[in-house]
Amino acid sequence: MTSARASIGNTRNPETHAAILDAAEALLAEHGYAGVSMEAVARRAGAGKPTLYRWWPSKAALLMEVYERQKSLALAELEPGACAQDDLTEFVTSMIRFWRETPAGQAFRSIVAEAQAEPAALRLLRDEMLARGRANAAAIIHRAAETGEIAPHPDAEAMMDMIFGAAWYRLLTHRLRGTAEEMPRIVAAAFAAARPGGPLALPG
Amino acid sequence: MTSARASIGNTRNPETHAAILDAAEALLAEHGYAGVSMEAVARRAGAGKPTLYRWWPSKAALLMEVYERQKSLALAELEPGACAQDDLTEFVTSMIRFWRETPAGQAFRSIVAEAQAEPAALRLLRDEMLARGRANAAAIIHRAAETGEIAPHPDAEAMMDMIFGAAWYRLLTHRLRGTAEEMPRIVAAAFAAARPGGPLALPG
DNA sequence: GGCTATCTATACGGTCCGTTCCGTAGCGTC
DNA sequence: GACGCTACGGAACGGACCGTATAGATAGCC
Repeated sequence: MTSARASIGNTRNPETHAAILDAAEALLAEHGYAGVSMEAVARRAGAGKPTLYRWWPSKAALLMEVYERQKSLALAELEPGACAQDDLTEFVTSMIRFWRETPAGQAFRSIVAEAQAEPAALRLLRDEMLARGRANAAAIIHRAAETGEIAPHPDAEAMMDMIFGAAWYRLLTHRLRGTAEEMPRIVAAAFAAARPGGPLALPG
Repeated sequence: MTSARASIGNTRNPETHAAILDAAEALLAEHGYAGVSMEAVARRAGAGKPTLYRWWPSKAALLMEVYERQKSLALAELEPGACAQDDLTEFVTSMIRFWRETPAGQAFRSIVAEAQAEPAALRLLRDEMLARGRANAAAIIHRAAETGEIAPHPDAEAMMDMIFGAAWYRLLTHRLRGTAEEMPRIVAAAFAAARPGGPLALPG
């Protein structure tokens, strides 16, 4: 774990980089959010605190990189299929399985918690992490509107708030079990409400 | 603020009680979650830390009492009306206005954050605070099912996850503006989906 | 060969944690 | 009126963590 790792010269040491992310991930998995301190990560990684602060300005930034690394390992890009509703269902259920089956769920919970204390973490969360997912989901919804699967002007914001909201709500209250099975009905509810004449079909 | 407050004998001093809650509330409003420490609350309240720990075993418990006190001041009990959907809409929008217009929103954000670090806080949040609101909402939904407003066996869990989830999601990402106006559509979407033949109408 | 950037290690002053002990004070009881 | 009980505030404790500063060793880059 520690194994005498030092500077390799003028360039960033990828082993140090990986060791720090590994340590953060392990602490997260073993002791949860409360177990992750910059101090503890440094200790476990056999790294110096200044090295952590050099590369990650805050705990939130570190947690976010842990999350993104997991994501790049575990989550494949989704191909658009015939039915937008199925695409969004797949998008959301695979996110939930990802939360359940990897340390990412714990990381995400921690980032949300951190965002309630640190305005910078909130901006990072909302404007960096979430923006991409929301853009993907919005694209799927707008595709559905174009093909006539739902009304031409759906309330995409409300649809996403319902769907992602339900997922967050269950993650943050530690009720993720069964959520992947529940989400298809919730996505279906959002789509049903967005059909012409439904409460999420906007005029104009 | 501090004014020489001491023991009043064998009994709990209500002034001390109030001063501590006031201090916590003020710190929450002024500096957010990060500004609330047991130490700072005690300092500001002119109280001793042992007094805090005597009455509140954790920061989460203290925050929760701040929340409940605000709630008892600001929120009236709702009378059941003719239409269950309107009742639930009113229930949820008044909760959101309460979050926006009082320090309670900040308190609630803090409790959720705390629950990601402390398992005890999570239990308190889920099994004490949320259980009541969910029971109220479930009662409204089941009333709707009995009157035929929706199908006889609605997926009440999914409906509540959608509705409360959307509210949480927007609170925790600091997007509460406009949420009270959005919620009627979301509640309507849940109810629409729970009508016979809809995706949230369960068989049996 | 000199410059530069990285890395570990250590130490610093600071805040907060949760607890302990102390002296003071008033309620309720005998 | 004396006494026990409990509440209160103050001070201090050891410990953890914060974020930063300094120093010295290493090795790539020009």
